Amino acid sequence: MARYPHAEIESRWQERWAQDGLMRCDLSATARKYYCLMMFPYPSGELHVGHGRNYVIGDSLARFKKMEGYEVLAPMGWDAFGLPAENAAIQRDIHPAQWTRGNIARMKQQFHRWGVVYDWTREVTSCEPDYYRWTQWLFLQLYDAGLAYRQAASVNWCPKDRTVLANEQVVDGACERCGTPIEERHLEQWFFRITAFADQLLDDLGTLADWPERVVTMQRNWIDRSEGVELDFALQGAGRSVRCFTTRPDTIFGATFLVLSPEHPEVERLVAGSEREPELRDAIARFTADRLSGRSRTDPSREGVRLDVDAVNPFTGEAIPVFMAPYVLMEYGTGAIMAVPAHDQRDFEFATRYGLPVREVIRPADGKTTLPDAAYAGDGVLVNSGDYDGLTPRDAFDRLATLLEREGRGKRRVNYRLRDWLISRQRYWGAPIPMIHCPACGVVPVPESALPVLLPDDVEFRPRGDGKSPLAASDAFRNVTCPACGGAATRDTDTMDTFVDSSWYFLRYLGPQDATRAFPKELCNAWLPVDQYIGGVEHAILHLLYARFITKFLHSRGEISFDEPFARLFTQGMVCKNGLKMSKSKGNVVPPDTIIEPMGADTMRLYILFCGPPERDIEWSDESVDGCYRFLNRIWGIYETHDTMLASGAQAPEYAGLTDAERELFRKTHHTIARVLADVSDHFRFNTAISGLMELSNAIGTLVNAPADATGPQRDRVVYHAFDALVRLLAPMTPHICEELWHRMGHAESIFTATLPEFDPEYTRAEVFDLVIQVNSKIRARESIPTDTDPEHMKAIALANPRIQELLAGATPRRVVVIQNRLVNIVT
RNA sequence: GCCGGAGUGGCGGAAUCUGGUAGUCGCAGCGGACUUAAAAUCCGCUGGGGCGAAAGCCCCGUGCCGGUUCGAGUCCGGCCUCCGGCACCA
Repeated sequence: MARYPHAEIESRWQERWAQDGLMRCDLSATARKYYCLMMFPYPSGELHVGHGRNYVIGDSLARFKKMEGYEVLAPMGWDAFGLPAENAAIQRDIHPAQWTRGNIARMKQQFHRWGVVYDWTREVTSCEPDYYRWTQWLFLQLYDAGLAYRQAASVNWCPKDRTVLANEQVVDGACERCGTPIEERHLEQWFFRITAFADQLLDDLGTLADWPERVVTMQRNWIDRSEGVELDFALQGAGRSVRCFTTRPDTIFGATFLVLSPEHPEVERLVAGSEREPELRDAIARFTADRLSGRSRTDPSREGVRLDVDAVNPFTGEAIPVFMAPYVLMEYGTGAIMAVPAHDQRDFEFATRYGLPVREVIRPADGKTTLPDAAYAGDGVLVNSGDYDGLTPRDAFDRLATLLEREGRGKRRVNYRLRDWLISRQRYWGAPIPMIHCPACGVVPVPESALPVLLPDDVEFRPRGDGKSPLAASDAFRNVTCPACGGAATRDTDTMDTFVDSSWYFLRYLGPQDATRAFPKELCNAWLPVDQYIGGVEHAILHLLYARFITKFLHSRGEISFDEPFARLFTQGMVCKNGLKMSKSKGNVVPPDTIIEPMGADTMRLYILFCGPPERDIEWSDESVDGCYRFLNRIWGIYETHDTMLASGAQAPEYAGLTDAERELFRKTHHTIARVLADVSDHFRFNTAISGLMELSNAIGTLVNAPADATGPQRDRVVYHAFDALVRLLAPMTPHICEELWHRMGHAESIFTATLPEFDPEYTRAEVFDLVIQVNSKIRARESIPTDTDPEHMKAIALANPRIQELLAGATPRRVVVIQNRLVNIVT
């Protein structure tokens, strides 16, 4: 059999789809809208088949939904700012813009070659001024709402990339991107107050029913809300106090010492001028070094140093010692804790090391405490707690919190692990922060009418290493007049984190050329939330959390009517080779052309979809790709060898006149239609859908090769009916070959303007099934009987079976279980 | 440590939601047809063990242990292993 001419077919249809604007979306058709969004890529260069998975899944789904009758919006764009582009440009000694544009052109060409089709009239590119102008607008909106603020902060500094990193970009004390250990710097930085939306971001996770469980969980853990109380502990003889955050005010009678973070401001006051100053400074320096190196992250030693002051437990009135120890973090709560060694394992270990008193204040109801071997963190009732004895911790929490608030000695407080979002970057390739520093007026926003603040293209973009942005070198960029007073002023020279760019791009697709606003409100309200978002799980926290935050912010401003951006999320698994994630740096990539040249894009697509459930990681196998190519050739072969027969069979078969063999294929066709529609539409199970289509194709082969006496006058109609269903169901996955066959079967319009085939439930099941006959739950016989035989009759058939009669040997069954269309189980 | 996910043939994986024939489909392998030959293609076999000349029959088998049930890969309880996320968060 000849191989089908994939190269010619594929390039011809790719051209045609592009010309005809196959995926061009009519935004006014909102009655049956479907917004199918794939995460837009960094234009970082060549794509390999691992990248391809995201786009192949998305393209197949978009085509499928189109054939289901939806008006599909499937746009694509480029997350074009950012470090990778900039670093690559520096290496190659060309401008990042040039490098980026080259990559965009190349990647667009790749999409084209894969038959991945988008509505390119809606393309957005985040590094172009017509886009980042609105990213700057977004910044100004946040500033106006008091949610963008500037603060001197101890920040994570990557000495190699020479920039500040967000907490999220620091992994194990090192730069997420280059692995260099981070340093600490104190700089004035811009933050977005994402914590103002922490509760909403957390609570609304509950509404995201169609998000993967693990993503929801990861976000929940990341935000990590905890409710507690802040209260003051007076320092004896100092006239000052230290504020502590605790989630367990009910254990306050057991607070036998305080621990401050080494960076706590009170530590400096206590150390300065102390007799032990050299010793203490030495300890602080050591703790700081350990912290920055990551050594102290999970250090179990519980080392600490006594400070020369005592605090007063406000409830017992006792003087309690004060320590500093690195296990207390400055970034969380107040940087100081009341230690309750009896009921917190860390405090317990610390107390054990330094011989501090451990006082039980919660006793378990069953008396089975873990004390004195370990802290007891469970439930119980209060003891050793004065008037509060006998209360449950929950009740004591409420009473104490209320009392502290009434007397002004403390207040209820919710803390989050989530921190505000540091968005300043001291790099060139990003959207300039649209702010101006005026000696007279202070920080002044650039007026909206003056946007965009253009990124100058004539500056040295390599990092300077002094903590300042490359933009600081450009006087033309830097020097401006103050919009408020007209005096000489300077621009902010930092650029924004690229996650800001990608936090709102899905809105811009609705009006990508609109020069008057960031996004058209009415269209966004009609088309969003996104019906299906598809991307990698590596964005489970950062991008998805930021996009949710910005959506909630815009909703709070009345800019949009919805407050979650993505109704459904699908995270596809990684593509691995030799057990490792496919990536250029690991040298295990499969360049798409090595598949497409010899076997075509349809084969690559089919394999990507067939090789496993799309949410799971897969191991690439070159041999299995061949199998997919064979399948497509078989389908082509059916057409080639039977084209006249197919052409003559376009009339619908009449069931009554079919032979047994024909009825079997007819039913198989209806069964397959039902199965594929359910698999793809509800669950993205392309892998099982494809195996169903392979079965159908095998069944067609069986009928066309059946002996003449097994077929009747309607054979060609049955075959046509089956083949037509096969081609239409397969079209979203392998669009080129199906489009070609569709046209050869006599259709003038694109298959993607056709509908998916329909099934009749009457025919989705076989006429007969194998009745399984069990004796005591072991299969002892089978018999082929008609579907829907009534249970009594099934029982009779089973009991009459000779093999069964032999086994029963005249004994009377105790019980007979009959499951219609499945089995009979005879229990003796 | 906490949270999530997964363990099924030589391999990728079906069946798991809703308990009812474990292994769809594909890969690899073996045998056969075609061929001077090979490739390609087509047909057949392919979880393990046992009995039988054969037709066929029997036993075991979904990470481990237990439970529920006529019946468990599927449900429940307790473990083990692997992957991912978070991790001194008071």
